[in-house]
Amino acid sequence: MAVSDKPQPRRSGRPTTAVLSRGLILETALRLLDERGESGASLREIARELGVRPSALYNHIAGQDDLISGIRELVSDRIDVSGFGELPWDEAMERWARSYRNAFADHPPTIALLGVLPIATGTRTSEMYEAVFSGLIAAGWPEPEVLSTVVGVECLILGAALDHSAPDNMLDPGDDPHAPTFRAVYDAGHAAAGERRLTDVAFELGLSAMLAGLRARHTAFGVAGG
Amino acid sequence: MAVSDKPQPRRSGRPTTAVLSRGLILETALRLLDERGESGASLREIARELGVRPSALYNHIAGQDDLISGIRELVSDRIDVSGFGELPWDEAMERWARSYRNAFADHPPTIALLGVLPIATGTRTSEMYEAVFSGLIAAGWPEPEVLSTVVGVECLILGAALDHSAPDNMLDPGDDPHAPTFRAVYDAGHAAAGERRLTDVAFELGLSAMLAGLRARHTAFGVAGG
DNA sequence: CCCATTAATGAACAGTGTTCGTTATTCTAT
DNA sequence: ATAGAATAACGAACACTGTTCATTAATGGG
Repeated sequence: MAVSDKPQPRRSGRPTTAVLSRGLILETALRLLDERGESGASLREIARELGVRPSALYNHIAGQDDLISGIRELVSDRIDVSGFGELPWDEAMERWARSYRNAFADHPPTIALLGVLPIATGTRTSEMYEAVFSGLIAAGWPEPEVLSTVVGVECLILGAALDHSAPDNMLDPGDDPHAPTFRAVYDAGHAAAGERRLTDVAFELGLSAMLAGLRARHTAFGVAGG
Repeated sequence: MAVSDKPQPRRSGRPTTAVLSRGLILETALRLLDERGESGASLREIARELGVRPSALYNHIAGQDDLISGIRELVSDRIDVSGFGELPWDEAMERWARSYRNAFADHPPTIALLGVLPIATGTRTSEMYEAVFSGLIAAGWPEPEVLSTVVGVECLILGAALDHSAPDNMLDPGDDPHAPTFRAVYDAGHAAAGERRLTDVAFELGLSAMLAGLRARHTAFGVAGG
């Protein structure tokens, strides 16, 4: 459906109308990632989906690393920083954290790659940090502490995104006779979650706890927040 | 050094004295992971290090998934739950969280696999949860809330472990003219960290904020903690 | 109109996890 | 004690991966 599967193969040489573009490759990769999971987005799979040989991709992307960082930018686009500047810092941060987590929770394979690849300058990711940092500075947070505060919250966010991709029953203790409390706590926790997924409940609880802690820290500076 | 590199190759057929064992394979894999990074622990690399053909490994492990979950158990062994039962719940949790994060921060490639593989019953991991849950219940935490609370803290821990494996300068905004606040906050944050790595400072800040929030929540239950 | 540039093919390479048949040794019954 | 099953190694092969390179053909600028 993405591309018409022409039975006759394309012959060598530059085609009359371009088949590929960087954007098309990235979007296809992200879609395959979502549809088929981590292993479904190999260069050969992307090429096949686009009706093209793998080597053709190299005319538009530098390699796998470039592909991945491109995908990350695509995902980062959906992070909402609109709260900073129009809401109190803690509410803005809450909105940012939720959208951040949701964006990556929808694309689990990209999460682990956030940590290792340096961010390129002039990208959406760079814009996001600029907005978040500016908002906190404006709200009276001391400059030396802003970076580690944001990174700390980001740890929770990424861990939660990772957790979101785990199966719901991952922690199920089974009928291990050596783990009675484990069993009871597991059942009570899931019962309390009701309709909601436990990973969502846990993220909300962790986020509200961390924000409560940060609020206490913020007021301790004796500044009127914005 | 781990194995004597005999120049003469072993001939076919079962060797007189066993060369391999599951434990030896797992420990070698973890060591290579630490020494050479993620890519250094392929089955072929492990086999070469042990002076053996890759296919020989399959007599002791079921495949790569089995290898990985074995490594995870090895790493989980280093998590310290000794605080629960002998310290106040929040101090025990702090000790647990630190050792948890450090154990996996030392072995980055295993972090992403925590989320997806279900834990086997009767393992060290199962024992860990039993200890943590029992400690919190004994301290007066309401049973329905323990599970999501622990999972929430775990999100922070795993995110921080992931972050620990990133290069220090990952967030460096470069000389992007559109990100002046980003630049200033980045510099001030690193200056404030001094000798310590920023990822360590951020984790400690996030952990203390979350624990502060949890303490407030705990006392709100009106129970005397243990 | 020529020519450098671009964008495709297709073959090849080194690497991966994994399976299978073969061989030799050890363990377990009879 | 000896026959046979189970075990644990090798070595060849398979399907897959990312990547490079020579080749071919169409585009676009001077």
